[in-house]
Amino acid sequence: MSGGVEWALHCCVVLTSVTEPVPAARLAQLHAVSPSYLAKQLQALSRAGLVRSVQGNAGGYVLTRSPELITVLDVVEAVDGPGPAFSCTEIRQRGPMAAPPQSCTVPCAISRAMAGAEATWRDALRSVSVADLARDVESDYGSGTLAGISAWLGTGGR
Amino acid sequence: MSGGVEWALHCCVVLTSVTEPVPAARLAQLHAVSPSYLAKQLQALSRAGLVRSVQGNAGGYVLTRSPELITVLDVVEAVDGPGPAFSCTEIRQRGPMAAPPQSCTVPCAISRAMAGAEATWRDALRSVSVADLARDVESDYGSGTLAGISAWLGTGGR
DNA sequence: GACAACTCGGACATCTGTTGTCCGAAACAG
DNA sequence: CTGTTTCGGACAACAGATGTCCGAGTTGTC
Ligand code: SF4
Ligand code: SF4
Repeated sequence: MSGGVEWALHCCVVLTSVTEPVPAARLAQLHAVSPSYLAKQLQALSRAGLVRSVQGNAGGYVLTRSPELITVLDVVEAVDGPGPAFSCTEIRQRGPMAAPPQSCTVPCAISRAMAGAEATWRDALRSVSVADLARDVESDYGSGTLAGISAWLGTGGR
Repeated sequence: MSGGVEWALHCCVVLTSVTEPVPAARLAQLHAVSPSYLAKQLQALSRAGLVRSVQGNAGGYVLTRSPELITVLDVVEAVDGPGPAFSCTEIRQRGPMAAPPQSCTVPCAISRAMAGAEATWRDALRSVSVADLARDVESDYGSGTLAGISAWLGTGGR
């Protein structure tokens, strides 16, 4: 799993509390990570249509829709790739005891089990929205946390 | 995800139908894969205690317990590593707006969501045993499939 | 009991994917 | 119109996974 998912999720949570575009460099120095690499993750989010990029002076990134409508699964798929983690090689069709091709119309038992497990994983991630995460953060660290971060982002807090 | 998990699962399913030890090389030529690499996966299974290795002439691998008691999760953890796929970097404690350490006694919302999703994934894999896979294979390709493979393994089917 | 053959086990290269970095193109503000 | 700021994709460095190899140990046989 790509470790950059954590950064992207943090950025999305932070972006819920701002209305002005925020540059990638500011977000990077907010949690002390490599600015260039975070930019790459944000580009992935932009390609997926989760955030809108505004170029030029006073530009940056903004969410395209309400945080309630952005699920964690969307972010994970955008950064880590939409393909399933377990890819079948179809080794049942190889070797001396290979299964005849006409018997391979449906995925085999192993592939089905893996696909089912990943489906539950996706459902669990889909049931959590970025707004839920923001709410939990507020309840964990106090109600002023998000507003404080927003203010720090707005002002030239260097 | 390590692609070798597929090979290991196939080997476990095949091993359900034999009572004599089977060498790694035979399993490798059964589904036409690299013998040395499959040996590595089997070593991982042996280290995890899922299969027992018998050395010397007429040696090989055998299951240590009933297939009903071996879950898919066991195989996955043995081959792919037991650690969670998503590892938290604790970036909330870095940067100018870092959360104070006394507030970080519990995992944050993001980490909790990911951990919950992985827990469901593990439960789904834990609920499927190798015996279930073998049963499904029999029902998919006919009742004689497993016996045929067992015979091919026993005889010097080259 | 000695021998020989066969097996596993871990140590050694290689290769793709992730991590990290950089500079040019485009756009907004003034 | 110009300067500055920003994004976007193209370019290296590293790591883990993939693939391979030979030695230690065991078993069966003579
Ligand atoms: S048995 Fe399942 S996992 Fe294995 S090759 Fe066939 S479809 Fe793929
Ligand atoms: S917010 Fe969660 S995922 Fe991010 S650093 Fe803190 S514990 Fe880790």
